[in-house]
Amino acid sequence: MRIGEAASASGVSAKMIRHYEAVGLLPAASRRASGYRDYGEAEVHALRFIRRARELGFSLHEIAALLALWGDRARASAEVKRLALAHVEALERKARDLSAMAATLRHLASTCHGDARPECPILEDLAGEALSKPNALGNVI
Amino acid sequence: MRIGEAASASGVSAKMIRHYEAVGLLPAASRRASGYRDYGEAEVHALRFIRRARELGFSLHEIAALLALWGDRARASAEVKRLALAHVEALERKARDLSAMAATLRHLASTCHGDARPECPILEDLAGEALSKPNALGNVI
DNA sequence: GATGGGGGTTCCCATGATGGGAAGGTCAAG
DNA sequence: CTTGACCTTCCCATCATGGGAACCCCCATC
Repeated sequence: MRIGEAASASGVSAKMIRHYEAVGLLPAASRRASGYRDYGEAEVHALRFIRRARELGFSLHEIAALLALWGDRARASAEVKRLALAHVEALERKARDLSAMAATLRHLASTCHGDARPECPILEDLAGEALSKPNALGNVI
Repeated sequence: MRIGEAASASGVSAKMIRHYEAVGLLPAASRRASGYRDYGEAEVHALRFIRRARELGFSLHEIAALLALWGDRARASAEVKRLALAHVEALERKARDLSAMAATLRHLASTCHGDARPECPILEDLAGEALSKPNALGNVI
């Protein structure tokens, strides 16, 4: 199987397959006489593994560790679980941060008339001027 | 005020102040005879504006638009509100995506014993083998 | 056999925000 | 006059991904 076929079979672009090889996430593919990379089912399987892990937000660095564990028959599932839960924590932290930003900004936007007038509490907050106005009730609730 | 003082006064690193100037987010700072950049209160004010906007997750591109509106006395607050709410939508979408990843992975991890045995539903899911086992109830929830 | 098209190959560059670090200039205090 | 803290510019790295150029390979069709 050439790289394009492996790409459509795995859902990973040919560009990324070469990249994963270049950064050492995958071993160098075997080559045909023409110089073309040649792939089999095992490689496609690994590529699907990588794609699924990426969908779950794992970094390539983390995926390298997961791939090593995947290929290690003597692995302890505790190690995999540890990696997964550490990643879950990171994801939840980022999600909370984004939600907090969204909530702050949504509140700020709710105090803005949003009409043709120039007065805008959003800009006032960004400029740090909110407290200088007597009618301001507070920066961020 | 030299760049280091402007940095500590604004909370933006000197490195980033130069960067913001280089990418056109800020006008070129005036220079002393020595070549050092020179800053006043107005510049520090703009830097604080940028920092606050970054804390709220705005991209530098979006901040450029906000800065332009900030400096435009004839602006309509509707435009600012529109930008802010579009950004809120994007933040909420990202937060939802991350939460979904975290939930999927947390569920997956909950089905993993996490002991010394090699059996690991997390790796099985990543490898796309979940459905091949008769005791698997489903891929994701 | 020549040609065309749809593969493949490598290499460079770009994204976005941030930082590290090197090589060298400036300034104030000792 | 030296020392040390500060500044300057420039290059490189991060992380995952893609665009594109220049060139090679293979197969089918005329």
